[in-house]
Amino acid sequence: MLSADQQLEILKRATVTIHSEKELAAKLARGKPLRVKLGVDPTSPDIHLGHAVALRKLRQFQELGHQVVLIIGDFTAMIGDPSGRSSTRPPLTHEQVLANARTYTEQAFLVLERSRTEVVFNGDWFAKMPFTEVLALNARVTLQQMLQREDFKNRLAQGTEVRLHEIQYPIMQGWDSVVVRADVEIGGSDQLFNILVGRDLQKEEGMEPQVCMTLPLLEGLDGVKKMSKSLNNYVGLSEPPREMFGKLMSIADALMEKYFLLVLGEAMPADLHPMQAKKLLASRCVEIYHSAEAARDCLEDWDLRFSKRDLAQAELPLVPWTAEMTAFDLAKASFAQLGAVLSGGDIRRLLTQGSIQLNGEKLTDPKQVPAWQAGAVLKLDKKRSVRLA
RNA sequence: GGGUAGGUACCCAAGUGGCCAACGGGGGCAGACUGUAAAUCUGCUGGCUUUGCCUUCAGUGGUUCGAAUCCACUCCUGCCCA
Repeated sequence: MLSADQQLEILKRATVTIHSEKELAAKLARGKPLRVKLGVDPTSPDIHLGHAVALRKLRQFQELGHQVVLIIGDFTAMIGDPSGRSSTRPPLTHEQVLANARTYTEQAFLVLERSRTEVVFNGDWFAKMPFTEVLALNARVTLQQMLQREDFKNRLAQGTEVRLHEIQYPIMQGWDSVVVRADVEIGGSDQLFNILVGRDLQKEEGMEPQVCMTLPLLEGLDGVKKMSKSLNNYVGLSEPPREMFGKLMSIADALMEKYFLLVLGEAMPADLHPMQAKKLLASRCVEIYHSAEAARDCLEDWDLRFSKRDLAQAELPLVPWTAEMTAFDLAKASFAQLGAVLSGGDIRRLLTQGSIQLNGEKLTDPKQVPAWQAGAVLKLDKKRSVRLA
């Protein structure tokens, strides 16, 4: 085991705040494995690179010999964390949440070590909590404290609703820390408030308060907002390699440095052409979540399709056709083949605007019946193409 | 409980009897330019068997030749008072 100082040095990397470093040093100095908590709300079935930032930090703790406590917020997910939200979340049923939780933990183990991970569900204690205890818990926190939060303050100022159950969220997350006796809790920088509530509750319970460690938030593919499923700007850990690769290639240059640091845990190589750097980023990421082989394949495929623009050689999904199909018919069939649900209007729009191309020729008239040929390449949009069977 | 302002497409928001599938912005998609990046310019953005038809403006019912727009009731939200 490394010394406390050495550990601290490693753990401090790529964090936003640590409350406090002194406390963390003291805990590490005892030489006993720490219980490091991360709460996740399974509001969607997939874990993405944004979640992975925290998971990677946990992995770092594990490699230093510490114990991870992964709290599945099956109960809190039904409330929805109000952090960073400008409106109330739509409620999820417990069945949905449990189904999500299964794929969630599965994917979390792409990063975490199973043997040093304890998985618990907070419904185990909250579902059984009597109302008297709920009230007692609420009595410890003031409304003023809760309303200090930016999210609530903004919503109040704007006259949008804040429902009472939402202000319970930080209290519940804090109580989780008490129940699992967390030594450290980590989360995104938007979790600061929630994690600090945990410290207060632990202190009141006569426990040593947890260290609060926050990590930078990873912006999504749009480069502006936090990566999230609901904004559809995410890269899922279990996405097929080529999809993962393609999504990473579409991020803005300015974002690369952060992605290198948070997704790969490396510094971005200094004097690489941005295009090369991005390819490296995408390859390394595919390598981590799939394999080196998959990464090579993606890179090759990418070069073939886009750098050399040689769709003819690329490996593409095959689409059955008949000679009398119109451009519209075949485009529709192709999208269907790829499992994409587009309305006729969308397809018509893609056609008339020149997105759909047969061997590089724009098919702008939906009703035309081109001379289809086996092996011909039909480009559908920026990312998708098919080959006639 | 009383008063008052509201509920329009993915989001914000205009429209207050026919010219409304509904101005404008954001977001999204596509084309040009590129490094499938960013920026910029242009176009599109309810559905369909698309020169036309169908379903939309919280819900239900009504007035009218004709309603997102008028009336009644219902549901929901903000604000003020209690």
